[in-house]
Parts: sequence; C-alpha cells; structure tokens
Amino acid sequence: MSPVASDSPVDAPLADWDDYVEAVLSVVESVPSGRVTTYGAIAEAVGSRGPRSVGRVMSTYGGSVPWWRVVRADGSLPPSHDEEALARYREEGTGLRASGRVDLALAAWWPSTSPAS
DNA sequence: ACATTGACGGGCC
DNA sequence: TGGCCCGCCAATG
Repeated sequence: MSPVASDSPVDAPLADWDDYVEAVLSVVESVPSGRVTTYGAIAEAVGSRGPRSVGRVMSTYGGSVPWWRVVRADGSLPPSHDEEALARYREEGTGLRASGRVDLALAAWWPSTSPAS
C-alpha cells in the first residue's frame, strides 16, 4: 500500500527498527510483577528476528523498562547488576531457586502472541 | 562494504 | 549442575 515515502531522506530505515524496539519494550512492560519472561518468548511474541535482536534492543533501550523481569531461557539472571535484579525478585515475590536463578516453573510468564493493542 | 560483537538458545560433555 | 561450542540475526565501528 501506498507509494510514498520519499519525503523523508534520512530516517526511513530507522523507523522500522524503532517500531520493533517499541514492540519489544511494550511486551516487557506488560510483564506482571512477580513474573518473568525470556528473550526467546519476546522474540516470538513480536514475531521475529532472533532472540539476539531482542537482547540488543534491551541493551540499547531497555533502560526504560523493567529489564529485571527479562531472563534467559534457562532462568539465569539478566546481565549487569544481577544483584539489583535479585532484590526486585525478593520484593515482587518471584520464585527463586537455590542458585540465585529465577524459577521459571513458577514465574515463567508468556506474553500474548498478538500484541495488538 | 566488511568484519566484529552481542542483555541468546540449544546441544553436548 | 556447570561449563564449552556452534549457530542465528542484526546493529555498530
């Protein structure tokens, strides 16, 4: 649809990436307290690119969202300031295992595959 | 335009 | 249970 597009000389490609970023951040913000989700889950929720891209978004724009609610597939804590993340889990009552990892069996929460609105 | 790195995932030892 | 390797996708320098 629609022709267009040539009115913006230097920001078109960035808009596409920014849209993806916005979708990812939206999912992270939608994660309920005391629950956690994985990078792969977010990747599937938004629809793609790979889990690595999700991590890239978080590292760049994740500073504005509850990044601590995002853990790896095995439940290991998010990088950087993992101690702060642990504090959040204790506050929110997130199930933690002995090794200091999140108990995905208890706190695993999967976003809707259709973000929609 | 090329090569490298990276907030990952899964498999194997 | 923990550590090591490979593969996947895209941005950044």
